Amino acid sequence: MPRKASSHPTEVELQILNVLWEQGPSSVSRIHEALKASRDTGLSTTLKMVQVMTEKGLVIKNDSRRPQIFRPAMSQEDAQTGLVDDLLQRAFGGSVDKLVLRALESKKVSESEINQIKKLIGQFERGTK
Amino acid sequence: MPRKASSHPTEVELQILNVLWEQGPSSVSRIHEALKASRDTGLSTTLKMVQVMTEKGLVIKNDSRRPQIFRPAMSQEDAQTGLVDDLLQRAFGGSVDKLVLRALESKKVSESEINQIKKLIGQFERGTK
DNA sequence: CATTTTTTACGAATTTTTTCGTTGACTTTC
DNA sequence: GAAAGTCAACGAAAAAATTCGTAAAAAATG
Repeated sequence: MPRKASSHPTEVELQILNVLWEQGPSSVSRIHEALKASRDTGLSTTLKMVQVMTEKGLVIKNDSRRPQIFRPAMSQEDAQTGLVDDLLQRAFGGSVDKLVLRALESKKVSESEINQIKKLIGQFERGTK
Repeated sequence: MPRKASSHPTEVELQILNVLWEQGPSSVSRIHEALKASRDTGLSTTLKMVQVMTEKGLVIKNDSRRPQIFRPAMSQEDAQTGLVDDLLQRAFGGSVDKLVLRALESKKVSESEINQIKKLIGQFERGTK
């Protein structure tokens, strides 16, 4: 029996997308170079992942030149929003404040981050009022 | 080649944990009842999932009475913190404020939630200063 | 242009996740 | 206690995720 099609990138897929968001459209070997820091897999594994992601529509292939160049099909912002939204529904019953609470707990949050968050809150108060 | 052991509950596992957190320790059939709203799978599937989760140590079985009763092995708080921390690393490079930004964007946030978050921020400012 | 290197395609193998059917054990009910 | 129903264990199966080897195709090098 089939699982429901997962609408989100998997772990490895997200790693590859992160590389593409950071360093821009890249060939497989350049992706592999960037990935070698965090994973110990061969080039053909990276290639296969990129091919799978192309089939899924997560990345887009430019075949006009010879080292084929791949770029993300979605922006980092959209992907992040989707992932947060998903987690919000799956684990927090949609409660944003619970999620923010756990986020603040989970890590040492710097003072500048606190200030940034306060600024965001201020913007949202004005925006939604 | 093996995937790295995922330290987090899968989608279905999280659904089952949510049931147990909400309605307390339950038999398989009671879990299945609660699950039927959101999924269309048979009782034996639910049973199998719970058995797998028992093997993984995600739930704990009480075998002393006959409808066996299962309870979560970890608190909802710890699971939520782990999931947020994981997402933070995987998709946000550890940047809490980016995550909060996306969380605020992703949903209509109620005024009471905004106030709750402001209170949290205040507590964190005093706590970490 | 022959050789070497890089790039790409293809298919297969492995693990995990998810699903279910069958069978036997245990409870409840009459 | 026997029939009927519920519960549990088991193994099998399919789909998805991840990995790699091999070998063909293309590009670069001398």
